[in-house]
Amino acid sequence: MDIREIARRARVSTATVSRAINRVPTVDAQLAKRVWRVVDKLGYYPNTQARALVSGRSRIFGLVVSEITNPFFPEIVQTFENLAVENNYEILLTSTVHDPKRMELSVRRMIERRVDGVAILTFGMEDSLLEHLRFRKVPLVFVDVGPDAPHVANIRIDYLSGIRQAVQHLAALRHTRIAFVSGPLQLKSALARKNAFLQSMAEIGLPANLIVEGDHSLEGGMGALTKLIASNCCPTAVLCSNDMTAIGVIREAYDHDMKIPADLSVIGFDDIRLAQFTTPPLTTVQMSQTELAKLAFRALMNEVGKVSPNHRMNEYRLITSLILRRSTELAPSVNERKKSLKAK
Amino acid sequence: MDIREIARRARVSTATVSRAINRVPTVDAQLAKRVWRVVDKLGYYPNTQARALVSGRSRIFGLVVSEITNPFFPEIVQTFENLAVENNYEILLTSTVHDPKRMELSVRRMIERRVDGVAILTFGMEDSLLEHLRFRKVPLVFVDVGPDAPHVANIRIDYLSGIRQAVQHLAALRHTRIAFVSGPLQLKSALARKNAFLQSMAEIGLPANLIVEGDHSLEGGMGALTKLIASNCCPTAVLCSNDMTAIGVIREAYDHDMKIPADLSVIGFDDIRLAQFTTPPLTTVQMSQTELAKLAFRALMNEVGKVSPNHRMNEYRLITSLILRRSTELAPSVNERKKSLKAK
DNA sequence: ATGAAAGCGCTAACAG
DNA sequence: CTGTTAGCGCTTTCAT
Repeated sequence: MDIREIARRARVSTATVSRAINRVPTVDAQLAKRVWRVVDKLGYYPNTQARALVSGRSRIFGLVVSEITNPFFPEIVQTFENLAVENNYEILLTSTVHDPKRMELSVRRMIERRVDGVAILTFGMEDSLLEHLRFRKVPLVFVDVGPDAPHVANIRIDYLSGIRQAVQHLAALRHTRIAFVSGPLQLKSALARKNAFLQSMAEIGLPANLIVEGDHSLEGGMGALTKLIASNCCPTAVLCSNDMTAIGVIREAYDHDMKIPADLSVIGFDDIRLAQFTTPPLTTVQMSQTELAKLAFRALMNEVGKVSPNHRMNEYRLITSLILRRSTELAPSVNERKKSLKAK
Repeated sequence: MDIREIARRARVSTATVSRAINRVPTVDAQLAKRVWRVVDKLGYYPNTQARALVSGRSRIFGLVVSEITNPFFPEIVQTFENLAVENNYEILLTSTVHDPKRMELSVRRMIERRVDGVAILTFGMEDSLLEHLRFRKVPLVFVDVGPDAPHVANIRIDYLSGIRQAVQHLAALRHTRIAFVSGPLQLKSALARKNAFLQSMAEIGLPANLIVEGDHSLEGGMGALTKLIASNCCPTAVLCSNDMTAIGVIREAYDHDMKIPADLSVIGFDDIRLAQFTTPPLTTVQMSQTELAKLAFRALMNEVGKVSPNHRMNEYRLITSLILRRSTELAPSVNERKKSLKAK
């Protein structure tokens, strides 16, 4: 069943069917109605492939993530899909699973399907691969790491705002021995978080000497706390480079019979959904995944509709900010003093 | 840049280019080499839309899930994608988000993009919608609920095997007051789990009188335990219809100062990734998401390659089985007796 | 306002 | 073994 069949049955030309379906206003209301009746009766759905072929636009956006199973991404994918549906787009989701072969395939798949734009939300893509996309003038949107070039937009994350809030929150609770568990430091995003921590501590004159490198995984968080405990300069609070790390810290603390937050305050980063469900619920720096997805989608839409490549306003900004939950409390010493005060 | 450009530069016809690219064996090795050289030099990628148009096969499989943010699904999506990549397929992921409008759109999107098959892993799709797909003879694969029809495959989950193991495990640990927190009972999959529990309890002559209806959410699990505690016939163990429920139970127990597993043994169902990361790690009935994804993909591939619609062997079976972790222990009374014995 | 016809990039029959 | 050509289903000039 194709457009010709509809045309025949509605006794009009295929051009008219096409116009009716695409709601071209100049088409006669009578005819349009006739066409639609047939379309509905036969349950006709236009062939998107054919449309794409002639129009040169696939109405597909690529979305590259590290792994869908990383809890950071599902929310993003969902939001992206919601927006796609609203705008009559589909999304071509590829995950790199940290495998260079898959990254290459990812790019290849994008090009073969002729996507109208790609959001790259994974860290550490080879520049040479992206060259293929840039060469074809495929609109691109990055997080943090994008080059300053035509057709590419960038979402800049303001790590400092949220991390500063976190540090000051801890300081206000009288914590002075505040540790930081970083992510893998070759990641720009992990490095930026660490630097934000350093700066925030410096601003309020606290020493930032309890720093452990983690790997953004739960296991990494567990290992980090172990190291911290072994080092014997026990922190009373620990700020983590992401939520999974924080969850690992909480888990390890549990195994050491340390109470969170009574014995140790913990703050995460990202605010993945799961952070609400830990015991206790995790205080964390939110980097809104839905906001990020929205910005990415908007950036792509903007670029697609563009006529002249007026190269500006392709920088977007995402603020981070502290979400207070239950994993932070007054520093232990202060807390005990307060309690004994009450006891009297 | 298109196939003609390649043809021109390699001084052959487009047909030869097409053959070379598709590795048709009859093409002369010399020419093929010449073609590939040009292809590689220009970075030419065939246009999938055009291919799909002429071949009638889109090389896209639809994948319908409830919500990507439901922790049950990411693993499935990832496995499905891995298989898709291996087989030169793409996946069109749609989520219904429990919204009838979105379900309808989901089907429409599948048809418009002319998918070669659809895996429906969401519960409670309108039959009338699926009619559209069946009408077009789009191969379909369901979990549990599929009709017995041509082009339709079904993955039957053997809920009993795993749930029986769970019940017997609990019984072996001397639990007698075993509660069950069900899912929403209008869901076939939830009902099946409850029935499996009933049967398993009956088999070993234990009364199954502590049953609460939950909703497969963390909050539901919390509420369920609250009810159970209020009911005053405190269970020593609780089996949950899914892992999120179990996590809610654990959380609620924590708030009541009940220790898991010392005071209460908890078993989940599904074995989502998260189950390994709760405190304590959750003993649960595994319904392997990767296995499920593999079966679904294979079912679709099978149907696609099929010539005659030989209507048989489109039933697949998925076994469930108990994974022991740390959330179960001897029933409290027995446990204490054992401890005091040791003390002597 | 409507229709005829060209053509999007590719594959597959058919001819040579 | 290779080339010529028709056509996949649709949109879009260009006439009318």
